[in-house]
Amino acid sequence: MKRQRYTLNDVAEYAGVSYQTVSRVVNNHPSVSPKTRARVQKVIRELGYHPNKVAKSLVANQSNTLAIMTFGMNHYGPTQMVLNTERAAKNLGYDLIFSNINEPTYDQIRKALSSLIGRQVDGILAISPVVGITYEEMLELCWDIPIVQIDPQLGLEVPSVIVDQKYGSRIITEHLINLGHQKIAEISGPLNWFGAIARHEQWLETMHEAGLTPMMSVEGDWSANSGYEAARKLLMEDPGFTALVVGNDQMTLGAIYALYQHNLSVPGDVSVVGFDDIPESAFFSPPLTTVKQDFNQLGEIGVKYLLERIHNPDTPIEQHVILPKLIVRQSTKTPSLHEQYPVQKANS
Amino acid sequence: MKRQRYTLNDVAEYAGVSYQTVSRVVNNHPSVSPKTRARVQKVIRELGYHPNKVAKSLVANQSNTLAIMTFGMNHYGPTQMVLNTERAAKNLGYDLIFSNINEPTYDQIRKALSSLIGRQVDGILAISPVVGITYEEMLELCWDIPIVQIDPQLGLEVPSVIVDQKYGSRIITEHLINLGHQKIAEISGPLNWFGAIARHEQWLETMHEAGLTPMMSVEGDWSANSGYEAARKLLMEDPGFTALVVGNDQMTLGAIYALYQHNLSVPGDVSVVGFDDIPESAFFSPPLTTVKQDFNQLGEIGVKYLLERIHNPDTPIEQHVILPKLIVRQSTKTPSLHEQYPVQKANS
DNA sequence: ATCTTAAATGTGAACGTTCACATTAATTAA
DNA sequence: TTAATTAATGTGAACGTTCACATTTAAGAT
Repeated sequence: MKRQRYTLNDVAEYAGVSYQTVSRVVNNHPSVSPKTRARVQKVIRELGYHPNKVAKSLVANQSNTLAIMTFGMNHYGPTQMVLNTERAAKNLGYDLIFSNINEPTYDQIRKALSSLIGRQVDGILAISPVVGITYEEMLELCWDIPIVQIDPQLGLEVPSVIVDQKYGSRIITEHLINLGHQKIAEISGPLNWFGAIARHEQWLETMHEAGLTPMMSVEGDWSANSGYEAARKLLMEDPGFTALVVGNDQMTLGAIYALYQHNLSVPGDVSVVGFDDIPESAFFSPPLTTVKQDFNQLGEIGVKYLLERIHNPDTPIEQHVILPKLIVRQSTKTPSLHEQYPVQKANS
Repeated sequence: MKRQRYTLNDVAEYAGVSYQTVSRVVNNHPSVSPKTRARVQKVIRELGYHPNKVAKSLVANQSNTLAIMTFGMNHYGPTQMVLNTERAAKNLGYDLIFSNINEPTYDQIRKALSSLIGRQVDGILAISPVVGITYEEMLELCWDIPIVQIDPQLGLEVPSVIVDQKYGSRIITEHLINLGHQKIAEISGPLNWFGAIARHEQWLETMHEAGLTPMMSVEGDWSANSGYEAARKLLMEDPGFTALVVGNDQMTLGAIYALYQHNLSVPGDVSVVGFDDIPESAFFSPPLTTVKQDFNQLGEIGVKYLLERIHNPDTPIEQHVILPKLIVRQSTKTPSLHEQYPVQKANS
């Protein structure tokens, strides 16, 4: 059953040539006669020879491997990013090592990077939206491997691709304000994520700019369940809001459910907006007004930039920034006249 | 800026020992004196030496790398599987190469496997729920690399871990029947997926066993949007159903939305059930009755079984089967009395 | 036919490890 | 003290490639 693994030498022997000639055939080197090439290719096919990339990596001192590092894949973005990165990498002849960090501690990150370095990966794409390690520390750990970060802090001098979260937060908040909302509450993402911080702060700022006082803000963990809990808390502790800005679409689902449990309709009593535009959000009840982040574009630009930095270490360090887009659907409308709806107790 | 990469020899030189001694320190070999060990470790730390796993792989003829192969990650299961597999692999000292197949054609699969073989991966986990290549072909392509398939066809003599989809389909259909439903329609998954086929066929069978004639079945592609389109088609071409079994939770979302557009309430007019139990489905409107598949368990067993097969090629070939579980929430109820609701035209 | 040039093929070394063995140093037993 | 044993360290070869040459063969120019 267990078949043998053949080498250049095996093929060479069968074909009656030297290993170097076989190597040349494998790598499409021009200077090999058509006759020899054909003979060697035949043997390769018959034997089922697969060039050993490990050996190749060793001598070439590069592995044709990229790594993608994520910090949790519970939400839509990272998953999409991994998928896009894999496709882009594969098209360019790179394989992708996937490494997920559960706890974004210095030590876990160090361990993961150490493993990747040992594997001689040619570059690292870090979806690193989490506070917990500075870029300098990251760089120190990365040794000499090029790294591009996705969605780190905006404004940092770091090779990165980033969605302008502040812009997104501004347009969605302004959308609500323009509709006539004044009492706006928030369910934010976990505030150790750069994106969540940016959205939260910009929400505050946009409110102030409009001369409005922000209502309560509760922190969620991106999950629908946390959105549900957060909305219940809001309803208990600071009710009366006519609009709710939520850190992502999934939390929105939980929040809307909590609202329904309180006999509040969306958007009748409360307008709700999300973030991400996951494919499902168009089919929520009601279809969700949200901010679309183009993860395809994010992934593509990320890989392209990383490869540039791999092939030319002098590629300038910059932040490619991508603008999100407002998607208006049916979860928002002008606030109803009886703005002050009856406050209800949560049915625990 | 560009730092040097150190080798065993470099460390050896700095520490004044031979490379073999350094190797022993790195691999925690017992026979090295505490004094030497300390000195070497100090140099390793100071130099920031990382053992080159590529070189190690070459001589050891194994790479400590596993690969996971997916066929689209648009739905929840595969994503979870990748995540679980990565964690399990990392804990056991393996890295994970992620390879996604867009078009499940023989050629694409061949190419992807060829690349993995060249990389000397130690084992492959294939989430291969798609028709398009037989196990024998797969095995032929895999050369001598152990492979474990996730969710292939039930009943095949193939090393695999599998959810008993027929069982799941049976319990959820029976749940509806026991509730009193007789007119049950279906939105299936794409029928080139083994899981989708199994669920579809079992739905048919369970209906017949109960002496019921199945209503129309429309094929979706797992997306919420396809669920929406499918439900509209059902409503146009074969209305009157009081219950709808849907191939996964995401399509359910679209279907419910289509139902609402027709002024049909869930579960008032139509009961709806899904498949998967994604974390969001508890917060749908209404919370979804569905069949839970334990992807964590699937991943864990898969990796464990694969590793067994790697370390002992004589590990018996078997199908580990996992039973899904009925989760009853609020999208199902006994059919209302006026079973025949007014048939409406789709708006558009 | 002979010399020159280009094309085709072959050889030795290297990449950074580990393995199997050889050697040296330190310890114990007589 | 000396031989016998164990612990600690070192050496050469190998893993399967590619690179930089060296060599051979074929083709063209005189």
